[in-house]
Amino acid sequence: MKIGAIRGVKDILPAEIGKWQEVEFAARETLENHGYREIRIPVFEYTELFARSIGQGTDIIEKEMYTFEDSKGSKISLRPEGTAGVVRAAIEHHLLGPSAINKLYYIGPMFRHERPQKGRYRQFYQIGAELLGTDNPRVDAEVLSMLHLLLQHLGIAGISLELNSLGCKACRPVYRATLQDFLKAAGDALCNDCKRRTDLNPLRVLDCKNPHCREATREAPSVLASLCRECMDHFETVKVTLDELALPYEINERLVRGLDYYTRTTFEFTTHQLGAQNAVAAGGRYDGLVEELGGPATPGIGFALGMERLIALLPDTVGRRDRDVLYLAPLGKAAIDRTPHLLHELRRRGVCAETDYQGKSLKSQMKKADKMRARYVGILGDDELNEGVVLLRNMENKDQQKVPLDKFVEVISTTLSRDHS
RNA sequence: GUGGGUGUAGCUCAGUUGGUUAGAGCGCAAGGUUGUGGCCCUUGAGGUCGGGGGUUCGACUCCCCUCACUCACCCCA
Repeated sequence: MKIGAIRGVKDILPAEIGKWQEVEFAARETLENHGYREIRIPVFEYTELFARSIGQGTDIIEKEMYTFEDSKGSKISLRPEGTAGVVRAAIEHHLLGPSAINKLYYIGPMFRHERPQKGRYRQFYQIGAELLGTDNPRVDAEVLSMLHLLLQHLGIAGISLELNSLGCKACRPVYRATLQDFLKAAGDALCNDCKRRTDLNPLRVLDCKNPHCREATREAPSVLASLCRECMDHFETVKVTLDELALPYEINERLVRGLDYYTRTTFEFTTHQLGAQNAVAAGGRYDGLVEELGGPATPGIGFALGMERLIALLPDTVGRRDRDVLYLAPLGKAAIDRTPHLLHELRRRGVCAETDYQGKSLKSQMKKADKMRARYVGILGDDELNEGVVLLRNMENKDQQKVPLDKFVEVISTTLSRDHS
């Protein structure tokens, strides 16, 4: 019986790895230009960390985590998202202080046990950033403009930014109660899921796609109208800053994030090109989270970007960088015996050199060289050996010249670097 | 967890009302003069027709079960 990969995970093969590397490179560049530093944290944590940060009532905690017990009986989970771990690490290593601002980013796999579909995998990769230590609304705008810049650098089009504010611990509970009353009055007009949500997580009802629920909640009380003075001012400054940056956005009062820790600003970068999973990057402010996890009261904001989704949107031109390769074609045993040393010297000089030790015909080797898009082929047969040369063939213009064997490495390395410039 | 769609060669797919040796294109390999790639030609390798059971003289084809993939619900990046 053949063993295949686990359901919902996928192998990223060399054919598409260029895009991944390109995305990672662009992300590091953009994030670091904005003052973020990379942090690498474990892919598993105590289950309780996630339960406390993401929220007990959420699907992620209730049914989507890969949880197991280690040999001592501790409950451990593979991380379903990155924020909890980053905050935990920041607290643990005392990165947080009264006036410290931490800008951290991470790149890595997350795990959720969901039914796989387009743009949704059980192991999926996120690029995430967390900004801890300030609740200044201008940094909310900065996070958004940074994300915008990253998408732009990667040549991604057709993405819109949706924006909302969920209020703080002062005004959100008030709104929640008002909304709950409204939903209870709506009663049977709501789908079964939404009836359940009314008690558990009423805000999520606003996000339901069911047309009947949409209709029933058309007149629902507005989040934005119920914000307290401070939250209203905060949101206003975010918007004004975005306007000054000429960043287009749409207010979506139904934009409710799934994780409990979000406060105030929430946002999603969405597209219509991904089927049902339309969020490419999303996040928001979480001013209560650090304290909730046992750290000093510290506001924060962050986002996560789904790499598979982003890569699905990438133009085909991205990530196709070719190396200049030299293919060495030895003919006969004597030449093959010389090959390892020659290749080693070439590579020591930074030349991308390849061969096939199988002793195939020249024709066959030429085909192979052509297939790997070699720029040059070095032919080394008995004739060349006797003469002390390598026959260097330019695969583009078919020029061939004899190069003395002892000069070969030097000639080819300078030739390739010259071609390159 | 719930629905729909699809499983035939490495890839993309044909396969007629069930009928004997299951095909194509691409890819791969070897040739097409002596040591030279792309185009073209020839030949070749490669398939338990997802798996199991059933109906039948006979199943890739019909029925049941199962598994996988996929899309959607749900949820979310």
